[in-house]
Parts: sequence; structure tokens; C-alpha cells
Amino acid sequence: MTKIDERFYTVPELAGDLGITPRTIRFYEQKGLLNPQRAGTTRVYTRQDRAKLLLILRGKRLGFSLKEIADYLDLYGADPTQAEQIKMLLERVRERISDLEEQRQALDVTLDELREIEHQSVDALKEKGLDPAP
Amino acid sequence: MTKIDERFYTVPELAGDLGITPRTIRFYEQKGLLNPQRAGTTRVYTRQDRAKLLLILRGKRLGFSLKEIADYLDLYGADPTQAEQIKMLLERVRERISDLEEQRQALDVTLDELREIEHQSVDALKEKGLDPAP
DNA sequence: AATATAAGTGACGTTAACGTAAATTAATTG
DNA sequence: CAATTAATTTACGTTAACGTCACTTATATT
Repeated sequence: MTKIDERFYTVPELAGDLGITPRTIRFYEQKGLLNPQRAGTTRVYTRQDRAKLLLILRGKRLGFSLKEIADYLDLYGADPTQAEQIKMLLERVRERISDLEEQRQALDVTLDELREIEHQSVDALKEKGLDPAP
Repeated sequence: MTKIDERFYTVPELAGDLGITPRTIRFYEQKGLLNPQRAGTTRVYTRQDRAKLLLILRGKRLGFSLKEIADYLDLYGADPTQAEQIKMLLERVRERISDLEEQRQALDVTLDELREIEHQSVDALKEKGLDPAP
């Protein structure tokens, strides 16, 4: 048993697969988010590395900063039970949710104000006998 | 008649009133959004200038870039009928509305995904006999 | 006039997340 | 082994909207 699946990836390969640029992957490493092995100078990524990169991209999509993602990943592997990791994740996720809910509120307020301006503009143009092209 | 209300403002005064810093006001001028008169080297703002600044701040609140605001303000005074100005405003406002509505959609999708993660995290902690502190 | 206060100026710094270009090194292929 | 291709490194650039700091100039007060 434990015949491990030995599929390796290179930077351009991962970049192509995941729709990002090589520069981005190296940038993440520079920021401490990835630590691939090397074959000479060439980076070699395992499937775990790839999974980690996917986690990073997901975090980004969800609006976390690279710093936050890095903090989270630091618990990765340093926590056998993963309980701390999950707790921290939960905390951040809840923070993020509340941020976004706030943003949503603000966005709705802004939308209302913009619609009001739209309305007024249309009225003003009508009074000049012009067509606002709705 | 036409006894004009001659109230003038200075940079720090406006800044204090409007809750921004003097540097910001000078920055706006540097970007061509304001053109106050001078008494020697000191900037002197009329009530019109103040109104213009309020317009700028409102535009910012609504999410327009300084560039967009500048473009808009350029029509100010260069358009006797103001029809063009209103048309352009309407166009930008509609663009902005549609941007924001899109953002709102994306935000809702993100929120859903985050809530899903929250849910999973809570479950995972429960299985370890830990309290997720809801 | 000397000092103090206020206003202005110019240059540079900040933040985030990379992009770009040029120069190097390494690996592969004929 | 020479040439090509691939990967890396290094350094600097980008964007937006200002903030900071160190001076310099101007006005006001004593």
C-alpha cells in the first residue's frame, strides 16, 4: 500500500491549468503561501501543493487578502487535530460575512441614491423636450 | 440688487467643515477638480467652489472615480443649457447602477458560499465535540 | 522688527496584487 | 557540443487616492 500518486507540476503548467500567470504563482511563494520543492532551480509542485494553490484562489474569490490566506495556511500542517484551523477559519468567515452584509447595505443605499438621481435627470431632460432613451 | 453674498472660505476651514483634510482639497485642485482664486498664495473659495466640492464628495460617495468626476465637472460652466451635462450624468449614473447591480449579484453568490463554509465548519467542530459559539 | 502662526510646496511614501522587461541559468534536442 | 527553448531571477513599474515630512513663504501679533 501507500503507493503514492506521483504526479508533479511545473509553474507554467499550473498557471495554464488554473488560469493565472506564472508570475502570480511565484509571487505567492514570495509571500510565503507556497513552498514547492525544487529540482535544481525549477519548482516542482505535488498534488498537495496544487490543492493548496486552489485553496488560495478560492480564498481570493471569497475576498480574503493574501495576508489572511497566509495566516490561515500557516495552521495547515502545524495542527494535527485541525480544530484550531477550523475555529480560525470559522471566525474569519463570520467576519467576512458580516463585512459583506454591511457592504450590501451600503450598496443598496447607494443604489437608491443613484436611482433618485436618474429619476431627476430624466425629468429634467423631459422638461427640455429631450428624450432620455430609457 | 445683485448684492452677492460674499462669504469666503479657506482650505483648513472647508476641510474642517466637510470632514476631509486640507491635503485632500489641494489634491483635488492638483487633479483639476477645483480652481479657487488666490489672495497672494492663499486659496480663496467662494460658495460656488464649496458647492463644487460638495459635488465632488457626493460623487465619491457614489463610487465615481476622481477622473469621472473631473470629466463631469468639465461640462460645468461650458454648457449653457446644461442638457449635455445632464445627459452625460444620466449615462454615467446608469452605468454605475448596472455595475452595482452586478456587484450585488456577485456579492450574494459569495455570501452563499461563505455561509456554506460556515455551516461546514460548525459541523466539523461539533463532530469533535467542540462549541462553535454561534 | 522679531517672533509666532498659518498656509503652501515638493518630494517621496503607502497599500495590494501583481505585470513587464531584461538578463541569467538550466535543460533539452539535434 | 551548439543552439534553442524553458524556467528563473532581479529590478522596476502600475493604479488610486491620498498621507507625511521637511522646508519655504506670508501674514499677524507684539
